[in-house]
Amino acid sequence: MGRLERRGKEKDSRKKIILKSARTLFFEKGFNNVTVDEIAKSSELGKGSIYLCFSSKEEIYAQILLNDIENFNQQVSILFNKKKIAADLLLEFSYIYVDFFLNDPELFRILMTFMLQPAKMNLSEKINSQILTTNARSIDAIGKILQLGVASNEFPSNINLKQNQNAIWGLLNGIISLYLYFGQQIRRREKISSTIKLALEIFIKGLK
Amino acid sequence: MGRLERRGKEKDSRKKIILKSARTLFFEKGFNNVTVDEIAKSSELGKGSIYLCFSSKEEIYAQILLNDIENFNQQVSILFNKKKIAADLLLEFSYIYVDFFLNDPELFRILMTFMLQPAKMNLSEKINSQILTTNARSIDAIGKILQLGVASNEFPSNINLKQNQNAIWGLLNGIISLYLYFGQQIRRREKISSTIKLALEIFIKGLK
DNA sequence: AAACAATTTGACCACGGGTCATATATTGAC
DNA sequence: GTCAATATATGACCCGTGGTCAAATTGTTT
Repeated sequence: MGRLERRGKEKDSRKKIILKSARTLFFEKGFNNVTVDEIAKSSELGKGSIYLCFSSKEEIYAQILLNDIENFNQQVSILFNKKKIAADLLLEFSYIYVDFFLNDPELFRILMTFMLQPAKMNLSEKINSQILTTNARSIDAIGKILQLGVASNEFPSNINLKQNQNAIWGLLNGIISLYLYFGQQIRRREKISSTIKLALEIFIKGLK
Repeated sequence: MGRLERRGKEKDSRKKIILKSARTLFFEKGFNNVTVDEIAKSSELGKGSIYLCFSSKEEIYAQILLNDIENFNQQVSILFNKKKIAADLLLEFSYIYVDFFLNDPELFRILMTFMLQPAKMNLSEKINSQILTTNARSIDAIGKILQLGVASNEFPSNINLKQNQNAIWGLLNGIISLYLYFGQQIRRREKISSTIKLALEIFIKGLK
């Protein structure tokens, strides 16, 4: 292993350490209540070293978000091997989605914050476009399911794929947001799941 | 007019001045990019005086948000005088909603931020519950429309009002969020409107 | 006009993200 | 092994900003 190569690996592994510590802290206390000093302490590094790997606090979270969305896409890709009708695939997609974010509501908050404040977070162009692309892939999965439904004559062939996929993704996010605000913590998961199930079934019925 | 009464009025009018200046600034530059010093300058007051009327920067925006939601509810209440079928009322509701927020996307951002960060903003209990109540009223308007639809046999009588109202509200917010992120500024309003129209029509069809 | 009370203010504080001069570690030549 | 040169790590420091409060200003009463 050449010198530069080893350096690269060391840097990568340090990145992983930082991401892991940061993830735990963000999860416990929320993005705003975690300081970079804390992340440094918890990673057993000096504060300055954090900035050798990441250009800002936001960038750390962005990287966590990116990894998680990639992970989500991975889980979703398995869906397509199942031989199910499109309607059921949509429901399964939504279960994965809800599970994913209810295990870490802070992740959902950050995703939404990104969506709402496109230009405001000081991210490098690279990670910004990576998140955009990766996120788009997860939205497109809905489009793919719809396409399957059209191909199998489950849905009419004249539906607008793009708009419907966006509508469904919006539906999921909107319902989750709503219950994060109003719902009691205790029955949140249940309420979100049942409302999304109801809404998707109605939507699918309307689509047919 | 008694002394105390006059004091009260002066304080109220000062609040209005602050809210007006702040609104302009927030609209121009976004919540995070406006400083309390700026608000004070623009209101021709000392910084300390701001804190005689409001307990935090967040509280200023919360008050703006509250006023605007009340204003929205006012506009919505007019809907109910129109003699239209429930499906059309839902569409009209959505038009008002979209218009409302597209005129000031920053308002939408803050509403969503509130929804996502319930405990995090340092608001007084009073304004917090006021926003909750007022916001709930605007969501309940959807429930009322659904009820009208049930009463007139437009919708079946066994639909779950609460869950459907939440689903529809979620749908609106989710779609708006999505296009704030992905869409080009230029065709945003058009895209949001058409996607919401499409989605609502499908949803209504499914509901019937 | 003097004493007192109410109100307004901006200098000041604390906190946290980000920087950079300095300290430490690594490499390589001899 | 040692020393210089280079690469890397660090935390004291900087600066912007939300929020505070002692002092100044304004208003009131006698």
